[in-house]
Amino acid sequence: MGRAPCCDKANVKKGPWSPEEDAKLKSYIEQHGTGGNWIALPQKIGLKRCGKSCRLRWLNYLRPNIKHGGFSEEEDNIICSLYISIGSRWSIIAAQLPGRTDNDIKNYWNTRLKKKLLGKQRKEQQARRSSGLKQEMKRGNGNPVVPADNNNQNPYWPELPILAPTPYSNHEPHFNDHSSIRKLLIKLGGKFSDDDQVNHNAMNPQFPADLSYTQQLYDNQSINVSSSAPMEETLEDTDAQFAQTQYDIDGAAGLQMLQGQSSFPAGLEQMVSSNPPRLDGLEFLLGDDMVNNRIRTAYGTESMIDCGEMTSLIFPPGASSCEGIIQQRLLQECAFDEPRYPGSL
DNA sequence: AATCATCCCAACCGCCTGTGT
DNA sequence: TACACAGGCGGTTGGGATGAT
Repeated sequence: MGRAPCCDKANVKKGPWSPEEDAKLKSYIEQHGTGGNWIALPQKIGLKRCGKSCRLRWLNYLRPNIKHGGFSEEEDNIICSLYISIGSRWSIIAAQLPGRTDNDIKNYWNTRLKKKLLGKQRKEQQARRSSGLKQEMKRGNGNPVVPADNNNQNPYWPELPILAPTPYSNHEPHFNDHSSIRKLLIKLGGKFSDDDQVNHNAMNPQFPADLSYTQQLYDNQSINVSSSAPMEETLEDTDAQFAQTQYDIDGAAGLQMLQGQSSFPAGLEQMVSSNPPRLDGLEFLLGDDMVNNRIRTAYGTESMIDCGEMTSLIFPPGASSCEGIIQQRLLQECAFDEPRYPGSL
């Protein structure tokens, strides 16, 4: 038995909304509100629409103060940095951009921002490649350098760093006690309540939107990287507890450091404190291995990557900003879709 | 002018989560 | 505790708009 439909599909109109439908919905909600029940709403006002469709229409189009198009550079930066931090959680990203809807941002990312970053990077790569070839020709053999290994999965951008996690070293984790975590949070401008819960509200909201801050932070701190897989599978209870604390801190710090001038709304803070930042969907940024596998120490326990390793994973050589990372990841993601390098045939 | 390709965005779909019973 | 239901979300798609040939 399948799931019950949310409405009678046969008696429901689909497709673009007419101005009359818009007017009906808008005037009703402005006068009466949604009544807390979207499913019942279309019947009340005589619309042959699914409740979900009404909700979407209101949220994405009819709601007051909605902005469409014309994303600013600053908004681009915020989207990029939040995408790095939390992935494709468009509703959360949208909450940071007043007047923007999750749908708008999602579309903007998929259709423009991604390509914009990709285009920039390709130009740079092309410039570097052609200058490299010229130099090679000058040196005398007259033959351009062609990757010898046709199985190379990334023949186009040989300079791209491998972002998959390197085998973990025997470094001691930097944050092996709560005081270390406190130090990090204090450094970040955080405060603690008595029960060691991070008080996100008290954290300094003045971090610059400047993306380089992200790198600064990674350069200075250890970061715990793990997937969203259940902790209990691999950890002792105490370890799991501690790891959860790290999750909370990383999530809060990660988001906090990426925000602009205003504080995150309470809902976001709650999300951060109760959910670790998921890496799902960030494969193209962090590498499949990083997302799909736990990073473990030689002892088989989940561990942290120290600042040097993390920096090299998150900010590989040549990636000077989050934009750089995204560009590089996008390029790797697209490498298989591209026609093969002519010389490698 | 006609055709084809690509871009863009509104809307849909189905899954997940939270809440009430 | 289990279930049903509505809301919310992210991924995907359909089709109009625009540009290229």
